[in-house]
Amino acid sequence: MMKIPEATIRRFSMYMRALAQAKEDGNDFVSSRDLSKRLGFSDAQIRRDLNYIGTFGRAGKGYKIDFLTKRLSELFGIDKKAWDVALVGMGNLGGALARYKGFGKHGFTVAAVFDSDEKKIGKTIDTLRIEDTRVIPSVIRRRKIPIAIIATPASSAQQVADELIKGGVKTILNFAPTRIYAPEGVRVKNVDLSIELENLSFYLNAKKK
Amino acid sequence: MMKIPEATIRRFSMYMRALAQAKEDGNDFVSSRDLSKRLGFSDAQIRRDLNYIGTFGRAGKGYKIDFLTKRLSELFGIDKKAWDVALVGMGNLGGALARYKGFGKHGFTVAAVFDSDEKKIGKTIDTLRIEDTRVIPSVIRRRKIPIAIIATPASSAQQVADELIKGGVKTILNFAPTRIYAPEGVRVKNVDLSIELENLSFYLNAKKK
DNA sequence: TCTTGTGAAGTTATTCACAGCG
DNA sequence: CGCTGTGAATAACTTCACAAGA
Repeated sequence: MMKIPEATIRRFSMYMRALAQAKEDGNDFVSSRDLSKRLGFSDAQIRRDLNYIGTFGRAGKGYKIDFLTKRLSELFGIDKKAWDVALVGMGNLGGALARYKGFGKHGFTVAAVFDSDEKKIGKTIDTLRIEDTRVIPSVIRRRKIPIAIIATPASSAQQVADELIKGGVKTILNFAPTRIYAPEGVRVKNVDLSIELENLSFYLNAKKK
Repeated sequence: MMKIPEATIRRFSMYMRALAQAKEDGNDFVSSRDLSKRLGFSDAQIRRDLNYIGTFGRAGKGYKIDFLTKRLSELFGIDKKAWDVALVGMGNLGGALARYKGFGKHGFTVAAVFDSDEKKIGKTIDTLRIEDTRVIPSVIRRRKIPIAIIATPASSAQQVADELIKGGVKTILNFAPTRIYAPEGVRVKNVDLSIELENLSFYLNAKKK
């Protein structure tokens, strides 16, 4: 199979959402045109994207929703079991993420939560015991958790990341407002909430001129 | 001035972070090479990006941090006053965002918060009174708030967006796990937390094969 | 000598446009 | 006829590589 472009991969998760929606609307098939309306990018692009993972559209009809959904789930590895996720930092944001129901719906289970604050350690959050950040490497290793979310202050994010990586984590979603350095083979995705806002304000400001 | 590519704009906020960092490290000038190390993209790219907003690097020396920072702040419209932001949905995530200190640091003020739950309306969150979602259009209009963050359940996100737009909001940062439709002239940026995770899991899964 | 600014080349992503299938 | 799959064209973005400034 041909290598799938990064840009396409970023869109795949959105396809899953749109497919679920189309299904709910009572359809068995969707055309690229239909998906285009739901997603906001061109039908040509959708056809090209979907072609990277096989050719199973039906001319004149579109794509079979069930089949396509299954194919995408396989690709993300969420067809068989949910991915375990570790969550570090039980402040405002961390707590919100721990309770966030969306993860479960999309193939992820928050399997362990950590904080360094003695007052929080041992408490539970939605039946999950908050563990000491000092045991991160051993817990991650023992339970083979491949994904972690960092929601600590910027000051401890790198240190936490190092511990996670020591335990064997392969991917990190970082909400701390700082860049994290990781060795080759560990993928880090940074989500900085104020950066998103700044981006928007650029366009807002440009318009005023 | 030449049109600035979208990709460049996405990087500008990161430049501001890196500049602040470089300044803290005690520098007055930074080279594209230095920024490159801090940010993880190439020095050539950095020079090209910065050229879109003027040519004020000094050969042999680099860019004057203060000057460049000022130039970027102007561009984002955060040099004079902070942007007012409205926040709708005071659930887990909304609450966390309302308390999030990062916004203030980067030129944004949470100026109004809304929820539709009677039990929450009238309560305060960090000195801010939670208002009824029914008054969204009037509050937005009266206080001329240009930016909104939606942190409601998916089911009410579109309706909330419509009210915000009715009030005159020009940009929306949407955390509800659903796509929002907005008329021409209103910019929506969707941040779907489980989409970010899914993306990561794609690479994780690919590696196993 | 160090580092910018920038043409030119290279790469990646998107759209066009249409033959061909059901 | 509607819609896919895909070459070919176009556009967007990134890197190369080097002349010239301090």
